[in-house]
Amino acid sequence: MDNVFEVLNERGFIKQTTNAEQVARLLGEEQVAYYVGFDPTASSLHVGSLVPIMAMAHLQRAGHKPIAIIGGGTTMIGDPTDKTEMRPMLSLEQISTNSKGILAQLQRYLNLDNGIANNEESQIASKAGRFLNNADWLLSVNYIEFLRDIGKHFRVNEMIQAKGYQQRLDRELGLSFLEFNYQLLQAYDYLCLFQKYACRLQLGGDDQWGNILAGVDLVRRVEGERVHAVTFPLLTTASGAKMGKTAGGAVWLDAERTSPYEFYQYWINVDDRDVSRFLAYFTFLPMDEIRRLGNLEDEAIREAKEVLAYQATKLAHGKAEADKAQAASRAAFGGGNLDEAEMPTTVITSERLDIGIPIMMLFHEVGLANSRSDARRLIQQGGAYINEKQCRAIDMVVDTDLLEENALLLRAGKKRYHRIIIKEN
RNA sequence: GGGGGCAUGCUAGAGCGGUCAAAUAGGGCAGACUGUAAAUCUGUUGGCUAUGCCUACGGUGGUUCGAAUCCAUCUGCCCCCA
Repeated sequence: MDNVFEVLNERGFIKQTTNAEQVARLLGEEQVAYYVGFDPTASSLHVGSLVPIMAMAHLQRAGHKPIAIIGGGTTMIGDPTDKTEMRPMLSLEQISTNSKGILAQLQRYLNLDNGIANNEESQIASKAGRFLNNADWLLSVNYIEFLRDIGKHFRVNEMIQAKGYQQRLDRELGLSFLEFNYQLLQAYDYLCLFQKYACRLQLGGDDQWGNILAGVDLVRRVEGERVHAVTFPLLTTASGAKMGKTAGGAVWLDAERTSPYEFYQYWINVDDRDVSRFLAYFTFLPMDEIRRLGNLEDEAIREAKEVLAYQATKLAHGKAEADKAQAASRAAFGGGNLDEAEMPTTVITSERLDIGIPIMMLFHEVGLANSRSDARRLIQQGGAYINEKQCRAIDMVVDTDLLEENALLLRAGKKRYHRIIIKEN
């Protein structure tokens, strides 16, 4: 079998490494503890985080030990990397809540058996990966000791070369001292993980390269050991947009924020040019199969998109949800039976419908329009449908006459559906 | 500590006393075309009980018949000097 490093490389996960040969040899010869940091700024990860997650999963499948770090301590400061504004500082409670959500999501992809802030000695022997919060060691740091032991290894001249900082300095955006320290803290994380868990490899987005290298250097200076770094290419879609953004905002891994159906639809709707790359990143399908799918052209490429959507949804939400999403998607767009489809649904009492609901109000209420004015526009422009019939009259009142099998199917534009079910009372 | 500048809609960015719900671009939404793709074209893009009304140009208070536009003050950000 190929070395995991080769697997990752073939799938496009590798952008930069400290030393490709050494990393490959390390991964081929021993069981390596590796880590990736995640931001606890929200209670859910979004599809952008899937690149590191999938890379971790490949490594774990190859027998290496993942360590997922929640940047609880660093988030309390804010990360300047490639951001035009400071990140908000979060409270400990928020971070802890967010961490729980993130852990649950990571566990779908990885075997991480310990909980938050739980780094008992017994678990060091555990085969599963770990989930740690860097607040555990950062919060107790003593400023003077930190400066003496860690700070002395850093040169400001070098630090400000980092791209993220450079931008902030050049563009008059300003850089707070807090944020400037981020690099030291992240480097310190690596050192701690090396000392405690023999972590020898850090992975991260390519924008983190500078920070990761700072950690590699720090370990070398303090411990005299060679540790490694691998970065992932920063994913953008073929049209140049940041990965994982859609009309409605980010595509989350949390089913509460982005339903499995919407998640599935996100993948179905990717740009043709992104399909093979995404298959390599976001599924475990063998590369031969991916190449076959990637060679499909014109309409046939939808088959590849369907595979991508199904596989990605299955990983994130499980087989049952993926099946449902697929069925719903096929129903909505392939002429299948729409009533069977799983889609956002609102229950309305028959009483209300007897009176009649103005169409603008209805579209707004179920969320297909952001306001009544928005609904008005939608209707006027011919984007509103009830039971697949276009409705252009803004003064239309929806009542029981329109019911089909005790339900209504609303549609806004081409892709957004909403079902209304009537409840007797 | 001293001096100067900036703050506008989702974003960037015009406007500098009335004709401003505010140019322009990007983004979003809708329509046409299509393959639930891309590109292109068209329309639209604060809210509402809708030919009108309300809320908006960092906060507050003034000047004025009338302010995003002028003045004062507060807050935040930036630059230069020390």
